[in-house]
Amino acid sequence: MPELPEVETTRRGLEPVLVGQRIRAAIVRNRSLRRPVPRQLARCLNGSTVRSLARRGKYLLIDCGTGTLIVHLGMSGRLSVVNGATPATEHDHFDLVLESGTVVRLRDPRRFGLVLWQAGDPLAHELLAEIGPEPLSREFDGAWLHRVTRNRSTAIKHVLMDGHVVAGVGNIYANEALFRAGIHPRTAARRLGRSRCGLLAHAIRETLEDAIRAGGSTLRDYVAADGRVGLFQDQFMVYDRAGNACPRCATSIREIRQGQRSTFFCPKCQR
DNA sequence: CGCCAGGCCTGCACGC
DNA sequence: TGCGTGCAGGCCTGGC
Repeated sequence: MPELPEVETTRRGLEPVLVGQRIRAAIVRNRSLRRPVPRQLARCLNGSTVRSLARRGKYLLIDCGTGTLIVHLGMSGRLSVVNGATPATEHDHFDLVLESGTVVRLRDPRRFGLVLWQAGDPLAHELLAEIGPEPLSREFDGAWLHRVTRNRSTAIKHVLMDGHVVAGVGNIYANEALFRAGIHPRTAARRLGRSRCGLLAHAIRETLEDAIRAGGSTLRDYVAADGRVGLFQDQFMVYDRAGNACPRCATSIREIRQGQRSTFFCPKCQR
């Protein structure tokens, strides 16, 4: 489900609920996520106060003073704010119970998500240490994209989905950004010159900013922490629009497979 | 029934 | 020998 805009929307929704709140308990109902949820989690969290809520790529970082709770939503994960009396249903694997009685609940049917604990610097965690620059930061620009693609013959779409190149871009936003930049998804990354790398970096940033403004994209199960659905799917130019008219030139949008993932593009606008 | 889905790690065969 | 690369597979459930 969630790519950077959905995780960022979740972060913004949870921030006012969590920051400054004491944690009364952590309830783990099912520890078999992509990695086992640590056994000592309740002990780590108990009595600590949430200091801040940050995001790195698709990871949420909940700073609890004594350490950081790292949450990843995988494909089908969702964090929502519920009343303490709300009964947990199937796939509600994890609860953060606040002193006020409010509960932040993780639901994840497919269990590709993660709940981890990092005592020290969360960015030093092995899963986060090698992630590329944040696409909305100044660090990420055409020059960076140009530099890291020089000896990569892989298709550019594949490269954009590589978290070591840029953080947080998944299948939807890779497709949408390539359309905005007018670049064919199968273009060998090393064949993009400086100016097209600049265009692409700009397109990635704009696409993500627009999506965040729309509250992310809701395909089936994504909702923000407050239960609101995202609206960016109504602005998709190419994603999941095979056979429909390109919004720019009316040519029929095509769908191909790249590394077991669906790619959508306009054969006329993207070269 | 088979196939597909927003992620991402691992392992393998291959070519330079 | 050692790499980057391009795949396939695995982890899961649910919907069509």
